[in-house]
Amino acid sequence: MPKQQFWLLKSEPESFSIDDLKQAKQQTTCWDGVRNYQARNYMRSMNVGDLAFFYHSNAAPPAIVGIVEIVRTAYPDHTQFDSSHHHFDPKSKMEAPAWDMVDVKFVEKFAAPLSLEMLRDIAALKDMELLRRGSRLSVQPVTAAQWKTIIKLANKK
DNA sequence: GCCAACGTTGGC
DNA sequence: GCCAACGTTGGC
Repeated sequence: MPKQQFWLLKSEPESFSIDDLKQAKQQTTCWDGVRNYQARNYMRSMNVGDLAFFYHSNAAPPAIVGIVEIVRTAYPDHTQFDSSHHHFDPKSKMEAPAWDMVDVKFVEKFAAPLSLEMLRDIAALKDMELLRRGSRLSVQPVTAAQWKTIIKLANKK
């Protein structure tokens, strides 16, 4: 059994929210559309059983809204080969897919979202990637300590 | 809607 | 390999 790791996944709720995931078939979805190499590499290092925060970006307010579990490790993102798809990548070849996705399953929606503004006030989270100025990475690692801190905040509310 | 931060592209 | 131009992300 590989050691459990923690992550954070961003999604714009207008395109896919945690409620969409909760209502999805088997409460599971493929996390497609990642088109950034660093984010892709993080996905490739995910293991089944890893947990991730679900973050709503471009939302009011931007916030961590719940938890998902990785239920399938990285495999080719089919949307890269679909010319009608918004995330089509004409340079990616079938025999060497450039982009991967993982499958995630709904675990929990927090009773109250943990807003970005509120998280910025927590000293223990000051080094979090999410809070870095100009941070745009849509798939990020979260340390065990940061994970624990945020879970405590979620349960306190 | 603005704009800072960042990644990518392409000319040289 | 440099770097300006451009496109995108995402908070505000």
